[in-house]
Amino acid sequence: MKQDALSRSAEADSASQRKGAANENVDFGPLADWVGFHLRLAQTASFQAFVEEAREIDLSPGRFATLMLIGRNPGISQTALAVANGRDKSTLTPILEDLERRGFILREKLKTDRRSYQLTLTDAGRKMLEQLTACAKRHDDNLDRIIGAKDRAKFLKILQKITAEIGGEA
Amino acid sequence: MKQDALSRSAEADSASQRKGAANENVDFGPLADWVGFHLRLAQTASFQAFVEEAREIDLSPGRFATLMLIGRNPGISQTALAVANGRDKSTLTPILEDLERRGFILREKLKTDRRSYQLTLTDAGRKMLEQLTACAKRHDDNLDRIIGAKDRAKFLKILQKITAEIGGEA
DNA sequence: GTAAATTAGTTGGGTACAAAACCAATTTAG
DNA sequence: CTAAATTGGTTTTGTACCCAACTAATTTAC
Repeated sequence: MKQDALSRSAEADSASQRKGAANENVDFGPLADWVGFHLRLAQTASFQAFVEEAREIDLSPGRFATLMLIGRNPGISQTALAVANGRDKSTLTPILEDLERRGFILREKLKTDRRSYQLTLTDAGRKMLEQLTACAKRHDDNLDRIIGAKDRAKFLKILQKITAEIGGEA
Repeated sequence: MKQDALSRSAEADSASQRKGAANENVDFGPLADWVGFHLRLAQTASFQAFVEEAREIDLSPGRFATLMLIGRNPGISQTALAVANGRDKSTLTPILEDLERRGFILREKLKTDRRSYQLTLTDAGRKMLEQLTACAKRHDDNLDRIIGAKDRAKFLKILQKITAEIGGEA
């Protein structure tokens, strides 16, 4: 029981209603209508659920997108990976170190430009990616069920639009 | 023009693309269609934009929801606040310390239960909340413009549904 | 050809967060 | 009433992240 307290507030009820107990009675004010706030809550909840889903696998969910992107784009550089991933390149440094140490990826210096690494998956990496993909599929099916098939595409489109446009212009 | 690469994923002849290949050519594979991934990207982008919007104000955006919730629920306890906020109570400890030190909130021990604090805004806190509210309004208007007025309610509803249901059953 | 600018990646400093262990006040069992 | 359980909050530990400063390799300017 971590923050599923979020979802079921009635569970811990018993008699704890007294003062400022549950969020049932909390007034969210304008927050209740603000997209940014709910975007954060939904992202956090979804992330937590994925962690749960992937608990048996010994690889944190943050690694998943990284592994997938390397698998799909063999030879990609760390910088390109960081951009695609929406993270700072410095964030990837320790992650890639770890993935390499554990034998999931290879980092080879390019002959033609000895600054860059060329990232590729090892066989173990491909195997791990498969497991993670299965996990992610279950997780995403879950989300689909919640969102509903008919709204899914629209929802996704809006998320992408936000990502692309929110910082883009003035 | 940061990650509009997100939108197109299919043109993936990239592996051969030499090093400097930007994200334009990156193949996102199944990632391109997974809600969780885009939820993360959108949340990150939206958060970044809010930071930008609130740069002139000397209070980090994470404090905003906290301040709002206290303002709307005077006397709320730290635990209730944490739940409403979707954060662990331990996360709030330093935040509330900081807000108190800066004179935006009061933390008073309850007479009837000297374990709990009763949180309230000071005048300075109310003033700050007003400023932040204006910022958040601008930010949310931005999001509205991107989402489109007619899809906004639906979108919000889905976000809330995800938050409420993703961890709940299964 | 060397000096300056640019680029790929790492390091260091700092923030935000969660989980678990913990303390103190309060409630419940006996 | 005391002992145990529970509850509100804090501390400690560890992870993920960003940004700014840095190093090394490479490119551009002159």
